[in-house]
Amino acid sequence: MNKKELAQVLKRAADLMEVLGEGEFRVLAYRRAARALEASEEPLEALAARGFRGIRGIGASLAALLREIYETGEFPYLEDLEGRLPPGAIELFSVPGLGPKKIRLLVEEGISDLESLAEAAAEGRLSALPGFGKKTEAKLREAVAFVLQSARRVLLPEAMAVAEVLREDLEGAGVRVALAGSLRRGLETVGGVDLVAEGDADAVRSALGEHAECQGDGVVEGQLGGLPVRVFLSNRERFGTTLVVATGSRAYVKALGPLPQAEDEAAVFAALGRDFPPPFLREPEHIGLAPPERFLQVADLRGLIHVHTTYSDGAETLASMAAWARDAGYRYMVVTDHSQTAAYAGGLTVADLERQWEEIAALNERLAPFRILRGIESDILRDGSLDYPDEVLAQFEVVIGSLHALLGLSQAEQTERLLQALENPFLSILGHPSGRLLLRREGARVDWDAVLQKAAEARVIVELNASPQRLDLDWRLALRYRDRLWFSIGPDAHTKEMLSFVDLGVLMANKAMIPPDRIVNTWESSDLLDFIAKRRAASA
DNA sequence: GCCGTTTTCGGCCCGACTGTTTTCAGTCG
Repeated sequence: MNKKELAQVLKRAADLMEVLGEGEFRVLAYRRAARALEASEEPLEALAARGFRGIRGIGASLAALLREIYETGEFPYLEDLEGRLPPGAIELFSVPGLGPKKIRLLVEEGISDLESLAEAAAEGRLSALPGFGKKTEAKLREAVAFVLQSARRVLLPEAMAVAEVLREDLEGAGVRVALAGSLRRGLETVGGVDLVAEGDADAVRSALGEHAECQGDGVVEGQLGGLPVRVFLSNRERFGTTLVVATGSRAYVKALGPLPQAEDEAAVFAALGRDFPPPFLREPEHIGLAPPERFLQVADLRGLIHVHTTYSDGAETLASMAAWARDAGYRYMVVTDHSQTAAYAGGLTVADLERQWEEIAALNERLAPFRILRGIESDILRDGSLDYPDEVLAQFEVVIGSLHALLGLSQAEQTERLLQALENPFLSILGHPSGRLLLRREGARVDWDAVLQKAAEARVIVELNASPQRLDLDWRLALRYRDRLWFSIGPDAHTKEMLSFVDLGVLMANKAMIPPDRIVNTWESSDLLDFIAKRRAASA
């Protein structure tokens, strides 16, 4: 457990307490304690070592609670709160536009899960409730439809975790097994886990028995971790063929024509007279495209771009993130905390920036030749401007500009906002361009061709945000602009664990078939700085 | 539940935005 997760647990408890109508200032205290935890610059181990005492916002009882959660990993009170809500009510938190207050009212009205919310919205019953009007009802109707439609899917890493458990079980039972389906292709969200197994149905069934009830012919179906699981049965002689079919995508396999029977995939493609296509290049969008000469590897990345620290809402200190990056073999790291408008995330004032720049200078002496570059993740404001005056912007070595608020603007307004931002000579990278949160919220409505064409002309780098819930820019758009744009892979890391998100970013870059030299992380920091300086000079 | 005194109770919070309101409550990042 890290600080962020521990804080999350407190926030969760606060939300539930509010729905249940527990003392409002106690709720406030939980939230404040969570914020205090996140804002603390000390590592979690140090805080735990002194029993979470002496932190402003965390008193005796919350300190005791935190000790218990930290030591046992359990929080019985939270379970108790969850138990006191009707089943399904917690899911209401996944609907954007619904917070504790509205959820409380809904639950009191007997609207206590997603299905009944969708029903009530469809029947026009919501707008009759106090605090709900026509617009709220219409927004919720759309939002709940999106959530319900997403409910049967999970993010790629979650599905991968489920699949690995299965794979181990099956291999432990002596069954030869391979991952298949959209999971193997590396789609950003996955509706189920598909595997191919060599063996008879009984062997697979008994190996799966612990997790799932299985039935079917030629395919064993079950459930694991809330996900549908399908195991396609094969034998040694046609294992490769089964794997190609089970991996898909359906359109891609269909375009291959009749498949020969073969023991492994390489032999299938060889018999078809084709080069072996990596699974991530088997989407409908890839049909008819020649694969690039070379794929990007994680080891090609020299720079880690887009990390947060305790200066804003990260859970780790600058020194700790930098040490990790250096030890992991990176040559430089671009630290990009939030800008001043993002007050909720502890956005940096100019005074904070000066403090951070001093620390960067000191760390750079100590860590050389490793380098920390002075960066910022600046909010793009409503009018498309960046969040500091030019004389401050000029002092950053790298400026990421991101949309965080006002994602609901009309397509015309949103497009204009982004085009305006791209005019700014200080904008180096357009961060998570759409602002989407997978399975939770659609991104901004934007004329992407207008924006990406302009980014290419203006030499603004476009981020492939590698956070599993963003994966934004979408690889399908990146694929279309792969030879026109420059890209950066950004883990958007708020903890050390999240630095490994770059693996997903590399996967998405490869799905988009981006030539490795168009990924600026593969450059030396001096080349990146030259690129940025040229853009600033050209616009001056 | 926490904090800080006007010191053992009384007030407590980040700011922008939206939609429902007719002066503000709720949500979000």
